[in-house]
Amino acid sequence: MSRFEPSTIESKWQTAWEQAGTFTATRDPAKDKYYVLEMFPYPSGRIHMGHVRNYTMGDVIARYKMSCGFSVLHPMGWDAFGMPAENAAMERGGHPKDWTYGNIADMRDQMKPLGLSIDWSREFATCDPEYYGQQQAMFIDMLHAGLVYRKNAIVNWDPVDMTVLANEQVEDGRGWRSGALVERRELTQWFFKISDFSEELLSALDGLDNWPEKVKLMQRNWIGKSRGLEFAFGTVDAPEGFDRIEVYTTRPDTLMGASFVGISPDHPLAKQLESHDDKVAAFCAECRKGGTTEEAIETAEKLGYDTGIKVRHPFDTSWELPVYIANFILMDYGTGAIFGCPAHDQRDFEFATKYDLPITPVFEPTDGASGLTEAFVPLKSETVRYVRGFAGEQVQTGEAGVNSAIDFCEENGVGHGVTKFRLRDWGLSRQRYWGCPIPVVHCEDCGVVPEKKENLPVELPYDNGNEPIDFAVPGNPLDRHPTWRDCACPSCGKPAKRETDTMDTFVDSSWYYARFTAPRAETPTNAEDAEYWMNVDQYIGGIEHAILHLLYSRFFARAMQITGHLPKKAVEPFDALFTQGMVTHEIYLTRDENGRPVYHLPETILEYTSNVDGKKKAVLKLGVTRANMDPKTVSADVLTEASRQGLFDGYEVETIPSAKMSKSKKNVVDPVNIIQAFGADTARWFVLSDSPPERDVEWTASGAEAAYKHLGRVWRVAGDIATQEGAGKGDEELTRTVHKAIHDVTMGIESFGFNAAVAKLYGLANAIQKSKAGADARRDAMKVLAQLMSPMTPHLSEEIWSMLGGEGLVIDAPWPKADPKMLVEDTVTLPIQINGKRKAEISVAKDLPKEEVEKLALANDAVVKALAGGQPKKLIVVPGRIINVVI
RNA sequence: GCCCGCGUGGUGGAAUGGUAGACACAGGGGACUUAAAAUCCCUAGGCAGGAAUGCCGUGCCGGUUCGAAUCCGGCCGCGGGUACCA
Repeated sequence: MSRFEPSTIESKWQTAWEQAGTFTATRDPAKDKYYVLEMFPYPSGRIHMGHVRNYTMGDVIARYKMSCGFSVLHPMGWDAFGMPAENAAMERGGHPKDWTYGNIADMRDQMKPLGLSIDWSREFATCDPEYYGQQQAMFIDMLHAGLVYRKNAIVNWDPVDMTVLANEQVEDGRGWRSGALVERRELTQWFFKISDFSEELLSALDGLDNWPEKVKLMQRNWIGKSRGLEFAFGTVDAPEGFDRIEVYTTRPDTLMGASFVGISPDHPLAKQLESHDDKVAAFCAECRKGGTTEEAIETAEKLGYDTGIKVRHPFDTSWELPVYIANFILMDYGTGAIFGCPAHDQRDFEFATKYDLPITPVFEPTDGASGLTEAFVPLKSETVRYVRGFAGEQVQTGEAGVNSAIDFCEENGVGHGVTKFRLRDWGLSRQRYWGCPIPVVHCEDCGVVPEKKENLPVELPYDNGNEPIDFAVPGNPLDRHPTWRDCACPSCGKPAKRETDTMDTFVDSSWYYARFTAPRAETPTNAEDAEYWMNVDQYIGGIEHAILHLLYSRFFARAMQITGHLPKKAVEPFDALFTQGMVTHEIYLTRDENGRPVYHLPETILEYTSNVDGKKKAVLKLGVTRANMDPKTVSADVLTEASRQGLFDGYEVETIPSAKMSKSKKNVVDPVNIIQAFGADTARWFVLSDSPPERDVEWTASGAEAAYKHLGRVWRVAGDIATQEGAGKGDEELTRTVHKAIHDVTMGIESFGFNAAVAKLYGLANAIQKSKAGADARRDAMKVLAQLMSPMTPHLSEEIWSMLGGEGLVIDAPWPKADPKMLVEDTVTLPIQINGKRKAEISVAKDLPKEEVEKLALANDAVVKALAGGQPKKLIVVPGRIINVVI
């Protein structure tokens, strides 16, 4: 008998599927459809184990649904715009377009050997003009529908490179290339009006029954609906035009504990003061240092500046509060102004302590007074005693206190109750080259005018005339392109300038699922195809997309419905969501001359040395010694890295604990080596077998070989069975095992319990191998095993299926059904617990009455011994499960 | 900082209120072999014990329950997100 050779059988069956057109999705009205989608990858150039895991999971579902008779759509494409392409051009020269399409070709070549059931005829990249042109058309429709507008927004500004930085490019408040202290700067930017949909996006979460609760909870918190009071303080000694300061508070019940008013450094009053007062200007400049992230703002030291302006308390005009400019107040949320109640807010407490402001409790715990070493911040649902309340009962919950405070204030003409959302509008402008151009034109006479649809796509220029675009110069090359910006105004025809901002890449990924239903259509979507294929029945992706990508997609589907590009039923585009865990890996780094980290690929790590000073260390194996820099034996990337850093074999590197695999940290593992050594089925089997799919998995190289051995064993056992002939005595035990496996594996696949399903498949394979049943029974069992394994190890399964005389392709064979009669056991083993600890077990008929079970239990030796002649306090019998004797 | 998760043998993990450690990996022992590889069989949470068995045990502390890895509260550690990484 020949050896198990994955490379031979895998290419054979991939060809067979291709020739049969097995994975071509067709709109077949006679069949129910099933749309499986995995989040499409960014074309970094190399697939990694995370991709293998993600796409294998989707493939299991797709193949299983095909076997169940569905018309399946399982497409693949590329999230191809984004910063890494520009960074590559900056570092190594070349063009983002060439880099991206080259990477796509490489990654496609790496993915195809996996044998995924993908309809490659639908493939596209978001950087294809055919794709982003349709996106521009929708943008124009959305602009007309009032879903897009312009306003000022704050960006990270690198004052040395004179360019806008992404949050990722700000490290410890400094620009990643220049090292300059980053400032916050205002620019006019394009926005989607997602905030108009806050209520809708929130309430519609309740209908997403097949989404993980944690994702819905994260989105609820992100949207952040709150009810509060908006009112104005009258000012004293304020500049003209500022006789009132509007504030918003979610805790109006603490109004009698107010001790200061805080305004954002971007508040109109702060700006007014700044323009006349150097000290204020200096303070505001200080506040604007650092990055724009919420994290940077929230964790920065809380700073305040006393403006000298006072406000009058609305309930007591003789009570005056100071007005501070404070760095932690966001202009984007509420009114950009708050009142602080230090007794019941930890941040305000620290602020008041720092600036020596009064701390006046408004309420206390019902079981005694709280000390004032920190703010007393109970849950709103908790009952407290108000000592400085002004509305409602003295003892009430915080929530009741808030509601009565709002009612009281409205009745007394102090402000009004309002509902606000934390969700901000979606800023889509990017001052970058490698993105979808925003299709508008700036005309001196007509203002901002959308491009005519017949002029779409507004294509990115490849070069500056004949000169290559220089990406090494900071800033957006579109801004300094000699001719691209120049155009005719679509409205009046006079010379005008194109918008040079491109779109956030989240726009690209907010509708690709819809485009896959008709990827070559001359319009963004095709109504019939969208009607048939939408919604995505199963969407699979990483938990890191729980908020932004998934929320933006939900918004975009609504915007597409309003502009006529999607049917009403598709406003929630993803019926079911599964968030797989990430593949993580340790990170290896050395430091450059400035102490900045330089990361290294795991494949360049030779071994661990022992822990030194509590820090784990590893050494490099670059295949490079100082003497040997032979380009024939060392890959170009490694050589470049090695020579740039002066690294060589044995060089010691720092290791830091596992984190999400990311290209920038270089903690990525290359699956290509594994596929070459063991075959795709082994890689697929391995990524499914070892971890629950929703959990992160730390990649370790060991284990792939074990998967390979097991598949070889299955292949061998199948081969043995294929050569045997003649009926034997059917073995009921084997048949029962087979039906139990059908049931368990089917349930496992349906519930994303792939690792548990794999364990059951190990069990079935072991049972078949050890069974003494006749050849025919074992052949039938092995054919079922091939079917059950086929979503996971499709090539091996086809081979076995054909070896054993199965009809046609295993992928076309109907999924086996478990006979319910075969799943029922006649007798059950009941553990007997004494005081909750297992002490014995008895075997009883399945339907034995409870009283009989009790008798048997009490007659059990261990129970008799433990009772020592006494009576049990309690006897619990859970039929079919357990007996517990309480003594 | 804030929001959301996760934490079980040497390792990956199973069990989602009912026998903790299924199924594997690495390990140990054995069979086959001149030998090795491959394959097959046995063993395996910790401690004590020759064994039967007993005690301990799911990050830590406390609670609910006849019964908790599982539910609740508090803490510790790690990870994801934090609106310009995708």
